Amino acid sequence: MSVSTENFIKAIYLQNQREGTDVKPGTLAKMLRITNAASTDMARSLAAKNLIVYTKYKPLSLTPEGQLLAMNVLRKHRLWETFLHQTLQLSLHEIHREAEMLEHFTSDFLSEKIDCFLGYPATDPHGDPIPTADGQARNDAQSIALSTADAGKIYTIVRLFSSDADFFDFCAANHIALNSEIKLERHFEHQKMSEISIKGQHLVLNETFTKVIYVQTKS
Amino acid sequence: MSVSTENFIKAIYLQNQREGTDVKPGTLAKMLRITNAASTDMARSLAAKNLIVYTKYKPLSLTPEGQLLAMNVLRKHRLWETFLHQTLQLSLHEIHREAEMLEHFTSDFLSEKIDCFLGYPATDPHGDPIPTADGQARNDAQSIALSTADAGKIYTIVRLFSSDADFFDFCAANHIALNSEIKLERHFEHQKMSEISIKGQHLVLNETFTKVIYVQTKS
DNA sequence: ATAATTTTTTAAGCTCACTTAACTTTTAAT
DNA sequence: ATTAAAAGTTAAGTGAGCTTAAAAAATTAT
Repeated sequence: MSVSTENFIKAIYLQNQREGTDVKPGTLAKMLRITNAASTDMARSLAAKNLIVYTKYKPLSLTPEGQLLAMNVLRKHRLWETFLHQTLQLSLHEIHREAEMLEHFTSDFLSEKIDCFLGYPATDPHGDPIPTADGQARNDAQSIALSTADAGKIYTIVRLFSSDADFFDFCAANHIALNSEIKLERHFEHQKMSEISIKGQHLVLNETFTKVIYVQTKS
Repeated sequence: MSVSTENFIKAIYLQNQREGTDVKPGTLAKMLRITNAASTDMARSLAAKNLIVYTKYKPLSLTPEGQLLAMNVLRKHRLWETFLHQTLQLSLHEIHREAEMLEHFTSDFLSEKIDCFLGYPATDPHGDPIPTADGQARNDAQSIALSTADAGKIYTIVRLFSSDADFFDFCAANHIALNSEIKLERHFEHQKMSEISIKGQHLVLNETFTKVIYVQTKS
């Protein structure tokens, strides 16, 4: 599969995960920095290849074949991120950019070797689950997005589900990191903003951020 | 630069190295498994980009810019080969295939990290010199191709300058490996074939093979 | 030196992954 | 419910990197 195809399929999967919401060509166009026209075109052509289900003006979804492809690309991406971070000491800021390229040019054979070398990790350095070689998503059942968490409770950060450099810059500047303790002080209005405290510091986060910070109740 | 461009430039460089001879579109077409027409087309377009010097019906050569690009791609290729072999335990058979893909999608930043991790090696697992970050070829002055070596003398194998899987299979099956001792028994006829002995075994090699086995006089 | 063969080049055409521009459908606002 | 705005779609066109087929030049064989 081509780079464009893999990225399109991956974007559908990720968007479905991050927001529960419908995915339409426009959303993907923004994610992939192409025009709506190109996105619609791609949707039609991938539907013809039986990778996605697509009817004009309706939301897109992955077929089982598309899902498998998404898992395979995401597996390679996350294995590379883990590898680049653990072995080559690249920072959390740097790994995404490199993995974004390498994921498309890594054979199944090589990804197996990397997986083996790393000792079959379950998650990457952002806490994102690494799909298995047979295409299973390996979902973390007990973690929830901060946006859906309860005000007043204390949680542990288990996942930073983003690929936005600005978000990671913000995290680095504000002690938001995996395994850190975080208190959700309160949600404002219709959950559009939330106040948290971390390492004694109080912060107000917008919805975009609270949707990608995944937490678990302290056990 | 695109994958096609990088491969074209790399092929010119490698062909110049392996045979001292002229490189014309047909040679590159065979190496890259494209038609002569496509090769000629590519030559014209890369000349327009000032990467190669090209006049109709004449041999091609690299400009300084083209040379730099070749060094950069080759550097990444050989760093990956070294890394895949040393760190991920891929065999000499497997590393070329993977490096051939990864070389085109590796930032200068990442290749630096790999180089550092490996301790700035001078050669890859085939004995091929790894160009420096500033684009120097790092040539091994004292090694020569077996085809130009003296009959009756004993040498040490220092480089297997090939990317042909069949050649490496042959090497593996006949104890031809880096640092092995090899005796050049004699050249037949117009140097088209040569007899060697290695680990007590006598073999006759064709010119293609003797041109890619590089040796040094035992010191 | 001439002819036969091989190599190189040109021309026309294809697919992929885009673009812009015009148009249609859906969604949101009043 | 109607209308304005936003989103989605279609159509036409582009450039890269190929292909096949035909023509031109260079090489080789006699």
